Amino acid sequence: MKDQCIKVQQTEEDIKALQDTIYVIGGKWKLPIIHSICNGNKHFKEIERSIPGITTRMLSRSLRELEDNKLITRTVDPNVPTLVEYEFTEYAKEYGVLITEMIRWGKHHKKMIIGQL
Amino acid sequence: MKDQCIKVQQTEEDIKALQDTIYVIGGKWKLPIIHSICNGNKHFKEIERSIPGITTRMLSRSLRELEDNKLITRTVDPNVPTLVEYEFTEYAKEYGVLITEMIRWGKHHKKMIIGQL
DNA sequence: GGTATTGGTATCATCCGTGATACTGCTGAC
DNA sequence: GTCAGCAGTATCACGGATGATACCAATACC
Repeated sequence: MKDQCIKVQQTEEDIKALQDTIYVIGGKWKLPIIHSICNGNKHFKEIERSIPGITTRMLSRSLRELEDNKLITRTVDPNVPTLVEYEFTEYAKEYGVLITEMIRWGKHHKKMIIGQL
Repeated sequence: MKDQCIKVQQTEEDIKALQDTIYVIGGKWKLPIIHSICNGNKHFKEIERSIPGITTRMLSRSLRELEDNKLITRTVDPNVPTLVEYEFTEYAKEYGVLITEMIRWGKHHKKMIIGQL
């Protein structure tokens, strides 16, 4: 019976941990935002312009959530108070392994699904 | 500039792959269902009873989506047409690595966030 | 002073995922 | 025949995530 289980025997706690992980980068815009910052965009309008279809509202909300989760930092230039910089934290970079794995699986999965149709 | 990027330089295609991955196990019930089947439950009512709060509607929908994504198989017993078996595919087991990684990160993240408050 | 840019917030509308409830077709036991 | 169990489907309702639009404060340029 346990042989048919996927590798990890999951507990209730594991399920919650998984759902947390999904929550942190879930929703419609978090990943595009990560992508944008990843590509060198630092300022609010810069990021906004780089993501077609996003509204200021959703960008603002999503950035705050990413900040709450310590994946990015928000820094206001004390000299130019209308200038804000968003950057990845060192912590976010640890996330890289997982992101890589998710990308790999997603691509593999797509090929697999399409291939069988 | 690229140094501040998380490990992988993501393309638009990568973003889509990531979103696909999240979609496959996203939503409220997919993970609890995976957990349930993982623990040896095979039949609809069996799975339903093992997950507090789920409705037949959501279980039915989620199972179909998991089946569409080839993570589980649905087999009707030809002798007993009211008996259906849900099982993991070999393919789903490949997913184990990713699940493990996501659980690990989720737990680590929780500690990290709570620790800093 | 007027206009443009940055970095947002406030308010209302809409849509989609989910919940609640009822119902169906089939089988098997009594 | 009737009642219970299995494996669902159908219909309506709700709420939270998202979208649309307008607005605001601060700065900079002319």
